[in-house]
Amino acid sequence: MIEFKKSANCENCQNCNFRSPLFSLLNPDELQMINQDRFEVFFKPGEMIFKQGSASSHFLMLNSGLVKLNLEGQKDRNLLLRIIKPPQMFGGPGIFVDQRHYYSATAIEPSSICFIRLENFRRAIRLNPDFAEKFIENISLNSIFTFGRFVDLTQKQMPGRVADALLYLSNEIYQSKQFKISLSRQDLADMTSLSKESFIRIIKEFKEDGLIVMNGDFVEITKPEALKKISQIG
Amino acid sequence: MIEFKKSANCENCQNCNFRSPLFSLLNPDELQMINQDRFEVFFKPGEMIFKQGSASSHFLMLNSGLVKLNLEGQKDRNLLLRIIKPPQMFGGPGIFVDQRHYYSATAIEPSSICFIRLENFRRAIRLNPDFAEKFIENISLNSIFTFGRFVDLTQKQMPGRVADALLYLSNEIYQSKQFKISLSRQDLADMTSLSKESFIRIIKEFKEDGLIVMNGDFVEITKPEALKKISQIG
DNA sequence: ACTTATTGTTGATAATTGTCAATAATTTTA
DNA sequence: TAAAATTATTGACAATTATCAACAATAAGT
Repeated sequence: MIEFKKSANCENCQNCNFRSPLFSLLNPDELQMINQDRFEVFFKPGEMIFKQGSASSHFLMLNSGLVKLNLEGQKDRNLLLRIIKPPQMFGGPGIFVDQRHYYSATAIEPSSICFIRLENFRRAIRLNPDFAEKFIENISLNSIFTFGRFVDLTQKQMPGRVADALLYLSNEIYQSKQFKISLSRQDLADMTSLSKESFIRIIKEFKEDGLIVMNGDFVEITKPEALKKISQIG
Repeated sequence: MIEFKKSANCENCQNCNFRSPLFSLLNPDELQMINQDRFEVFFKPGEMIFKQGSASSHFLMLNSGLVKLNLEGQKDRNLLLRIIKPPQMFGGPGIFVDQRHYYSATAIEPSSICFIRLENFRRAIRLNPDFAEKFIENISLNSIFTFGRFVDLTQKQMPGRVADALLYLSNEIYQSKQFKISLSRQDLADMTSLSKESFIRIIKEFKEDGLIVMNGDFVEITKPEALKKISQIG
């Protein structure tokens, strides 16, 4: 019979190496409560963690790896909402509404994820006002982020949107001028709300203009100022 | 010297005629706390209640009237995010982040609005877990709403977006098949992320096809099923 | 290592949507 | 109430972006 280990990386939340600042507000008892029933799962790139519309029974914490969140839309169209990097939670707005998922989550790099029972998480929210406030701040920041993307995708045109995507990946996700992207061209197109072909064409222009170097998954941003300018012009 | 009345409609939150379900979770003491420093202001159509970027010192409650929220974007472009109808709060995601506004709010009908001090509101959140949970549910619903709009505006084309706007106004805001719109054509264009001219053209088609009657501000939805179909096709 | 399937790239073309300019209607101001 | 200003509507046209089809490159399976 298969024996599930609670966690390969840490035995409990109190001395967790990956712990998010959010959980630092909890006292030992509360951490113990969160730790109750908690388990860790490893995902390979491409594996879906949960699907939009399905039941949401746990609050998730990304310990390591990289995860994409996307909104499933018309037909087979898809909007890549944002990338999660550790340590970050991604419960989704359904947890306090109807316990359903409002976006899909898929690992794009080998990822370790802790599953915390919703009841335990909610109990922590009720018991600890600092934790509650920090959680509200957290979801508020997500809203603010979404507002920004909303405006960018509805108002900027192709070059501005592609520049945004590249700068986002460079500044926020990989935190380097050169990085190996773990997203397909389709993912990048979904991130900018463009067709794959249009995305590729803009990339081609950027390469021709010497703003970036990009072959395959490898990207180097050679003229970040110029890209930023394009992002601002829209 | 001008004497500000606390409120023209009610003396305190305990016996408020406009009270939102959210505040029903508070006990008399907590309501008293919320009522502390609370004041009511009347806005005329077109008057701005707060502007994106400015400091957010109060949590707002719409008692009566109608308010539009919009995201200011590129240059003078504007995205009408949603319409607030009473009784509904509209604090915005900044309250638990940096006390700044992330969208602008403007009255589109004569509106009565209560201003509740942020500190008092936050204290209520900390004291009353039911209130906190309900508040989180509230902002989560806003996120879910925004996700839907995000997908619709980035993936549907003009007729689908215009149909969405009309159905939203009919079903959610005015709750009638016929209504007098209190938004300009520019507002409606901002709501669908279209140019004013394109919006008007789609409206014209809908009129020619007998889906709606619309002259000036008066709208009647004569074939809601057909509109719904257009909305679904995108 | 070879075949097959998937993903990425390019060009040609068509569809969608915006811009500009002119005019009509409405509202505001004097 | 008339003039001025704003808002709404229409048409012609231009810009933006998607689609389709072909082919190249890479990855996956045998």
